[in-house]
Amino acid sequence: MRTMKSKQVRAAYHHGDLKNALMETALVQISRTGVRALSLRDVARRSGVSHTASYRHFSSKESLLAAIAEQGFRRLSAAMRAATLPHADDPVAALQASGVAYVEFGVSYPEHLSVMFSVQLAHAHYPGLAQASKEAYALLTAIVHDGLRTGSLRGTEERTITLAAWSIVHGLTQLITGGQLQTKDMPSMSARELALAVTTLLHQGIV
Amino acid sequence: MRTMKSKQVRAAYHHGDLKNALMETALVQISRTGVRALSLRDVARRSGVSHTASYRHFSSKESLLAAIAEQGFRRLSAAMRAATLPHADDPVAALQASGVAYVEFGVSYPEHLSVMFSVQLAHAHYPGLAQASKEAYALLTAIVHDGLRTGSLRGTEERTITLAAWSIVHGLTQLITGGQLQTKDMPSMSARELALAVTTLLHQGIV
DNA sequence: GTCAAATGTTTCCAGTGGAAACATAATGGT
DNA sequence: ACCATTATGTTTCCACTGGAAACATTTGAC
Repeated sequence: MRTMKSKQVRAAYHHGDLKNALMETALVQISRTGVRALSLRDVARRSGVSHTASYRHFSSKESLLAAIAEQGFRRLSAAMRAATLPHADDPVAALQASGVAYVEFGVSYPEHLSVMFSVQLAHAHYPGLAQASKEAYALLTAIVHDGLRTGSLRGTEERTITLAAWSIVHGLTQLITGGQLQTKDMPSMSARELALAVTTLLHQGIV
Repeated sequence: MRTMKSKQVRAAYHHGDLKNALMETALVQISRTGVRALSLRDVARRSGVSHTASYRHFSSKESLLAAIAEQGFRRLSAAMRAATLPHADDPVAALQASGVAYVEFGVSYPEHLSVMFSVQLAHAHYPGLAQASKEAYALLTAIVHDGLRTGSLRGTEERTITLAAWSIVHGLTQLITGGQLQTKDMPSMSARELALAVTTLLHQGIV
């Protein structure tokens, strides 16, 4: 009984999983007030901990953001992987599915997205982040590579095609989550529908 | 002689054009330290003025950023207009030219760009900003409209095509200026070359 | 010239990120 | 079972920030 106290009863001094708690609280606050207004002290306060406690887990505010960004890239990769799984034999379908997944991820986790890209997070200083971002990119490259190999995609430059595919879904996601489409006369389409429509245009061309 | 003092000799008390001076200083600082680290006090200091002086021209730090964003959209519109001028009779060429101009603008003025989109600038609170942003979008819409009318663009949904064109150049610009391409194995192409390559793919399709 | 409006300054406040020194809890070797 | 080491949190401090309020100076319209 007595020995369980620290684990069960409030864990007075040692939180138990403060690192994750801080990240989650930060995400909640980002979704409420935006990254710009995020305050370490506020996050700590809401986690029931002194503001300097976070320095045991993150060397700075930026490094907390980097951890969130890394987590975001990991989840993005997972989402893209899951989306392409059913289309292992059809690179074109896989490419579109991963693009749709990209957009849907961004719309579902705008806080992650804003941290992933808003921050001028010197990737050099955060190797984990750099690797996670590279991994997501590698997924796309692999699909394009496959499409070119099997002849279902045309064009010569693998990297250019990858960049085009990445750009169009990235741009669409940014425009949606940035609220840029609200003020325009955009049709009331879901993110998925917009993503499908736009990627279809890239596939088929518009000229 | 005496009366010219205030205009010629340092203008001790009244700066003369503090509003623009603050904006320019802010842009310089943003390019050095990023939007996130921008400090009003620092901007004021470098402009040789007390930090509260800016409140005579901007009601808050955010409103200074909104002014910069608005200026950015104005310049973006101007750049796009200039780029499309030579192609008044060829909507397809005009569309690509405006896309390339978009990317080149972003690469040339990354500080403006970061403010224009990074900020969750509630457009509702800044009507001038909202209008400037709408105007840039209207330029693209007009070109697409023209292309559909003359039959040089195909597809049914004008807004979807516009969104695709916007997304791909916006995304590419964000990826370039965000340094996202650095860590990948991207070819050492100029922004203009990347923009040309990517927009060409959208025009011709990749399937 | 005078006087109101525009523009800039001084002073103040609460809040912020981070460093340093201290306090407490968990753990592993004896 | 003990105790020293190591992880984890706290307290206190600092320089800095955005902004409000009250005050000072300049300018321009009449």
